[in-house]
This record gives sequence, C-alpha cells and structure tokens, in this order.
Amino acid sequence: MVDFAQTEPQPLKKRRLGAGPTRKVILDAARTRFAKDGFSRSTIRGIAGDAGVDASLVMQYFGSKDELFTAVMDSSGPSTMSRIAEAFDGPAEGLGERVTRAFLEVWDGDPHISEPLLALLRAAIGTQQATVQLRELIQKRVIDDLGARLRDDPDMTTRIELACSMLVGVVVGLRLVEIDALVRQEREALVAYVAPSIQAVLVRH
Amino acid sequence: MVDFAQTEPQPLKKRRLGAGPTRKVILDAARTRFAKDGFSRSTIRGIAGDAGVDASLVMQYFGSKDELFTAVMDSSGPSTMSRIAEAFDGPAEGLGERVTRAFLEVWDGDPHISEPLLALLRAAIGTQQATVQLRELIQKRVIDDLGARLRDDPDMTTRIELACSMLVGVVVGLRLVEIDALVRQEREALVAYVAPSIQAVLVRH
DNA sequence: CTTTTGTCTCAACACGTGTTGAGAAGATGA
DNA sequence: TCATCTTCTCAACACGTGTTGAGACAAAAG
Repeated sequence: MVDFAQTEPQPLKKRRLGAGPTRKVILDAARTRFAKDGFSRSTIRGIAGDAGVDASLVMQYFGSKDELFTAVMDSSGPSTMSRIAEAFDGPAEGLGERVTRAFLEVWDGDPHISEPLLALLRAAIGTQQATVQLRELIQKRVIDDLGARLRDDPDMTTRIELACSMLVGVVVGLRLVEIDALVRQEREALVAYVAPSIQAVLVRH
Repeated sequence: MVDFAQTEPQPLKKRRLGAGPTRKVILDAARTRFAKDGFSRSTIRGIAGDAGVDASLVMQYFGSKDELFTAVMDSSGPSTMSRIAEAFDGPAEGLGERVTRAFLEVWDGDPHISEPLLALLRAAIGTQQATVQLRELIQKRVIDDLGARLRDDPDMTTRIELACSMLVGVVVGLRLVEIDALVRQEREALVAYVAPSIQAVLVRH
C-alpha cells in the first residue's frame, strides 16, 4: 500500500496547478472583476463565468476567494508603489509635479498595475477590513521607503500622508466616481491643475 | 362588508409604524452600522441586534434594507451639503481655508450628519452602484448650488471638483483608513495643513 | 370580560454564496 | 491496451442573507 520508493517531498495541502494558460485567464478576469465591483460584490461564479470556466476550477487553482485576491494583488509587482516613493526624491522645486505625475501614472496607467490597486482601494474603503492592508501598502511601501530621508520629522510625515490622501481623492474622483470634468481632462492637464496644490501641502511656505 | 362611512384616506401598501421610540433606536443603530461597515456588509440582523429588537421588526418599520438606507440618508437634512457650497462665497483670499473648514466640519463633526455621509461614501466607492447617488449628491448639491456663480466656467468647475475630490481624499484618510498622522491632528491643525493646498487648486495662480 | 389595535418575536422560506468531493475527457507514458 | 496524471465540470453541502407570515403579549376601547 504505502510506497516508500517514490518519496513525495512536499505533500502540500492543496495541489497548486498552473501549467496551462487558464490560470492567467482566471487571474485577469479576477483582476478586472475586483477592480470593478470590489471584493465582496465580486463572486467566484462571476469571475469563473468571465474566464469561461467552472467555479470550482477557480477554487482548485487558488485555494479560496481570499487567496485569489492576494494572488491578484501579488500579480502587480511590489515595485510599482516604490516608483511613487522615488518621485519624492530630488529638489524641492517641481516636487509636487513629480509626485502628482507619478501618482497618476501608477493609478491611471496600465490596467495590470492600476486595476489591482483600484480593487484594493475599493476593498479597503468598502469594508474597513482590508483597511489594514491598504494602510500597510501605503505606509510601508511609500512612507518606509521615504523613511531614510525624513527620519524623525513628524511634520513632513503628516504632509506626505496628506498629499497621498489628496491624490487618492483625485484618483477616487477620476477612476471610481468617474466625475465628468476629471475624466475629460488629459493627464498632463490634470497634473497642471493638481501639482501646485500638492506642492503647497508638501513644502512649507 | 365595504365601509363607506369611515373613509380610510390612504390605504398604504405597508403599515408604517413609528409612534414609539423604537424607530429612532433602529435608525441610530443603522446609521452607525452603515457608516462602519458600508451597505453590503451591514446586515439587517446585525442592525436589529444593535437596536435590541428582532430583525423582522426592522422590516416592518422600514419596508426593505434599501428603504432603511435611504431613511438613514434622509435623516440628515438636505441642508448639510449646502453649507459647503456657501463656503465658496466671499472673497478669494481665505477661500481655501473656508472651504476646508466647512468640509471638515461636515464630514468630521456631529455623527448624525457625518455618519450617513461616510456610509454613502463607503457604499459609493465600494460598489460603483451608489456611485450615481454620490455623484448626484456632490454635483447637484454642491456644484448646482454654485451654478449661479460660475455659469459657463468649465475651468472653475474642474477646479471645484478637484478641490472636493482632494478633500474627500483627506476625509477618506481621516475617517475611513484612519491614518495615524491625520487622526492625531486637531481640526484646526489639519485646516492649516490643507487650506493652502485647496487655495492653490481653486484660484488661478 | 371581550375585542381591537399596536408592538414585537418566532420560525421558516427562497436565494446566493464559498466551498467540496466525485467523476468525465483527454493526453502521456509503459 | 492499460494505467496515470492533468485539466476541468457536475452536483451538492453548509451557511448567511433579505424577506415573510403567523402568532404572542400588552394596553386601550367597547
């Protein structure tokens, strides 16, 4: 009965499949669905339907709905947010413009990058459960990346968090609420509008 | 069988109770719950439990979960948002400060006013379903109240919507994500931080 | 006392959800 | 051909949801 010859090294709890292209199809469908409907409103059956497969197959590829969500999150490299942090580098003049442009490029650019962030934003705001996750994402990847430069400067920390909050507000109006006057604008026009404002909150007058 | 003498003027579909204090207790519980968990995560049973009554009683007082939600919304007078619109009146100097202070007073003040707005914000951002409701709330009650003053000025409209978006972002960080550095601040300190930024986006340089 | 009316609870239904286990279809290797 | 492995579907379970109807309980009215 028991086979000692062929030692199975890791009898993992769940068989993790992923050879064929189906895994990526499901992941793409999940990313779009999560970004559009948020976490709780998205259903496994709906995602599976979009991907053209059965719901249980999604469960076999990823173990649960939560793991599918984190898989979508991990599919966007962890380096995307650090690009924002880098924008804080450099001279004080043009700081607001660099940060604003970096923010809009990340949150309004390639769907593979922006959609997971929108999904996380929806989930975080919608339920106060993923709030911790969003807080960690923003604080650890943005603030901590900046930690070396503003060590023990609570005033600057507050200013940076305010700037990020305000830019998230712009993203909410642009991508989630889809306010006409904002959607109509070109990105550089938005930068021109917003950059002086971010500059004002970032640098002491 | 048919009684013509005692004319019942309105045989409403559902008996609308509301004499005792229970209706208000349920309404308060619903307001808090909606603000904390959003619409979809809030359950009738949970609200009823907080109010100390049975779930079906909630259904008898209000006809459905949606009607309960709109009842909570209506419980905050429609005049709360117009207070923000009024802040746009007056001279250009100090405009950012007035608007910022009005915004924070409404969204961070009396829970009877702020909690329904937070609930609506959660619902709108969480699901893109109540997005229309939020868009109408902001656009009709803020923009349209300002319509007389900025008739045919798309540039100013864009600036106002951006200012509102950024201030909503601050509210999100302050009340929903609850970022430490923001929660710790006094309201006037926040106004001092944010007001120059709002001023910058509202008035042409 | 009996009846009615208002207030409230109990038990249940119908539905959608995440999740699971059994098994079919097809390719691969012995 | 037989066995095996991967990929995928079908049917079902367990649970929580909004919602409903019947009835308990008390107070007021007749």
